[in-house]
Amino acid sequence: MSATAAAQKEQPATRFAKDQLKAIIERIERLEEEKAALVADIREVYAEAKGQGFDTKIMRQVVRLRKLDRADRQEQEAMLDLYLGALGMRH
Amino acid sequence: MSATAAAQKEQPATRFAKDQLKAIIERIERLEEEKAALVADIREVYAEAKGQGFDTKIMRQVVRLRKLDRADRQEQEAMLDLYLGALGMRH
Amino acid sequence: MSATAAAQKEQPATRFAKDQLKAIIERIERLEEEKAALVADIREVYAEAKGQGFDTKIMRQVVRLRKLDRADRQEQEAMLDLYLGALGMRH
Amino acid sequence: MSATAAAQKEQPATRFAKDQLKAIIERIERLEEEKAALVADIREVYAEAKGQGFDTKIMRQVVRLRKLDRADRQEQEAMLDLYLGALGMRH
DNA sequence: ACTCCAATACTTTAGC
DNA sequence: GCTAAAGTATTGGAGT
Repeated sequence: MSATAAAQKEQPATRFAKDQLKAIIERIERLEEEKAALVADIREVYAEAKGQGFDTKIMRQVVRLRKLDRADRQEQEAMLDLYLGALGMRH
Repeated sequence: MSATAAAQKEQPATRFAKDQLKAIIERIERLEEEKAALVADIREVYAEAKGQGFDTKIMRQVVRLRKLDRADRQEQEAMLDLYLGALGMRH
Repeated sequence: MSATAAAQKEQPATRFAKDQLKAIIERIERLEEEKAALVADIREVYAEAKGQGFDTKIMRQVVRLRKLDRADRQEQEAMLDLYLGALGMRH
Repeated sequence: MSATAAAQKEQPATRFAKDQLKAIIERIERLEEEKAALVADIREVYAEAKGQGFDTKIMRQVVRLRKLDRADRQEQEAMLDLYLGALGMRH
């Protein structure tokens, strides 16, 4: 069998993998699209707020800070878990 | 009126702005949450694919290239429209 | 003048740039070396501590958390600056 | 002895461990600081080079490649030593 | 020792 | 055009 023919008539396993890959890629692209839409929404909200006289720079900082606080709280919990675990305790 | 009293009994306009700002910030945070969920979903899809033997690095490149292609195509269409428009034609 | 000769006897400006680039690259490499040495030192300190019965996982978490706290404090200050700036005040 | 008193008057061994841990953590943090300073230095060198018209992206590639070369050379030397050692020779 | 996961550093893109 | 945020890739650490 020639190389060209081989390329035309792939192994079932390879074909399956190809289809599977295609499906996965398309699924990712759909998710990326949804994400892009959300990013656009967020941008729009900021723009509207700016139009109403709010300072977007400060707003972004506030959002960032509140997010950081949440992360910090989670870290503290993780720390507690770690300590309790080290002491042989579970909660 | 003392400064303290002023702080306790704000101007209606200020109060309104404050509530409005709060609403906007919370709306942004909700959108950010949804976005974070999507990012997590995408990461999970990649992780699954990796578990099935696919190379995620290459997959990411594929996704990026296809995105570029779409952008190019859109640009070309926009260019075509521009030219057709300049010639008084529509399609 | 042949191309080969030109390559051997470059323009002063080009030569200068080349020497300068060499110096910069070497400087970066020295800094990178120092950095690698520090990373090795840190790893060694953790290893020693482990040998004395300390839990490195917890230690790393502690270091991370303290770093996060510092970052948080800086963010708060930045926030304050931003607010004061927005109110036309400086400190 | 109540639990509270126990907490106030710890075992010598525990106290010692605590002080020791504190010392280790602080030592690590100092090393991390130095490391962060070096990272900042490196970034600054790149920034300066960029200001003088050098392409930082290419510079980074150069640094990376040279690092790889050094690693390769070390590997080859190690291999040579191994072979020579197997033949009962030293160099 | 080797694989998996986490973190850091680099790159690119978006906002101002 | 520059600064800052997001995404991506590489490195280092933990667990088996």
